[in-house]
Amino acid sequence: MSGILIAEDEERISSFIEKGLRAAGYTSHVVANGGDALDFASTGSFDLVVLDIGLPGLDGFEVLRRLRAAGSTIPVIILTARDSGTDTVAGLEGGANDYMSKPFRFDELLARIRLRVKDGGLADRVVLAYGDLSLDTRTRRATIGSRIVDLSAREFGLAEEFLRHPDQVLSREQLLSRVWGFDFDPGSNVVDVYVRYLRAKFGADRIETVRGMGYRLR
Amino acid sequence: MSGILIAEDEERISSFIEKGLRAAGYTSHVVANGGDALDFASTGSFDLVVLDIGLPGLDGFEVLRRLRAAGSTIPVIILTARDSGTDTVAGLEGGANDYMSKPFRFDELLARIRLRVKDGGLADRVVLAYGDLSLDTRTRRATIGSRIVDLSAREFGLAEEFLRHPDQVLSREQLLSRVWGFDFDPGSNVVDVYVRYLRAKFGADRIETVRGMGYRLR
DNA sequence: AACGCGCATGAGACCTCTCTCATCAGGGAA
DNA sequence: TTCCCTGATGAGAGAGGTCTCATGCGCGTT
Repeated sequence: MSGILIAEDEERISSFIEKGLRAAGYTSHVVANGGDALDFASTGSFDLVVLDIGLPGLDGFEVLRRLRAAGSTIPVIILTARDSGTDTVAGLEGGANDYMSKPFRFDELLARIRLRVKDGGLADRVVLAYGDLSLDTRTRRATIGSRIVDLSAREFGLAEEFLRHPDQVLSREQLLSRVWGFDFDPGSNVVDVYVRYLRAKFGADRIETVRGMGYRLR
Repeated sequence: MSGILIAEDEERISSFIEKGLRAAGYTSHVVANGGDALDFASTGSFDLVVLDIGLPGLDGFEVLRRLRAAGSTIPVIILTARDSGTDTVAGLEGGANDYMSKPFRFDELLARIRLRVKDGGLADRVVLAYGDLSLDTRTRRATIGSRIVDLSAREFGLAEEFLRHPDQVLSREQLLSRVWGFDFDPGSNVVDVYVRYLRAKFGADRIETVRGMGYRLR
């Protein structure tokens, strides 16, 4: 029973989150003001709160403060406006577990929710593995069979992306945006170069070229 | 009710863990062979299993495999012998959430247990804060009031250590071993140098020198 | 007041990482 | 087979990070 409380007054955003959560298999409930947020969060029947800072009535900070003052330990993810560094900090000092800056990608929010909600401990592994290839996210190292290979940050990011989508063709654009970030020069051949680096470390046949499409882990 | 199952046949180690967990406020139960481990873990009355690989009877791998095959999603932290890279990998592919290589420091194990046991969402915050100084572990950045400061990996590590022990004098040796690792040249003055870097970024008065002792965050 | 030790500081060597660029090789279509 | 386009590769520039070393400064003790 994973119930998530969404406290957000902009209907556009709350319904966006609600639909996404439903699709991901979570049940959720939306409230649009601070008072309701506090009341519902206090019932103990939710596993996590997604809390907007700019709520009418009690604002998000105040809701959070009172919630914690009442002894609640429910995980709270704060939604904050971009560029308000101060807000973010204050919110997290105030007892929030995580935050998202608006505008945000839904799957990022989902990933953070999954981390916090106790729906089984399987969601978050420290090691990603596929076949005899594995990545240790703690040490930033890869293991191939029993051979240990050190990876640079970029190499690791790229390898991680492959391991999260094994057997799947990933285009240069996808890799570029996911590993390097959205606003990276699309005319660059960095992806090619880093695929080469990974091949040198993993063995050339691990990453397959799909001509005209991209690369695939096998 | 945070119950932790310790599956470890070396009595020396299991009692060491048990005592530590008790001191940290957890209740635990010890089993010394694979069959018992599987039985107890399957009851559903534990929140996490600390599972040694080298158990008599069913070994740890087999326990884990059967546990997962039966649909259990209980978080499992594997204890593995040092230098057995292969074991580690195999274990994590087998469905473990995290691992520790023996010999290990107890507080590291404790930290990982706290991460997995959601005994309230308060234990793991994405942001560490002290006064108007905060560290975002996701972005590797610090915030001072509303000023945002980028930190290098080492700088961040050092800052994190200070924030986890605010107002406390930390010796060079402590910092060296915790941030740089145990086997680092003790004759080095790296700590001094990095304290300087942090002072340059945070403001000189944030980190206080305690002559003859070490440094302290204030 | 003087001295010695511990700390602060500046400079720089070295290394790794990241990315670009130019050139080479090879696959596939005509 | 030939040609073109895509991908592979080598080399290297530039930046940033990490650490060492030598020297300067000042606290606290005598």
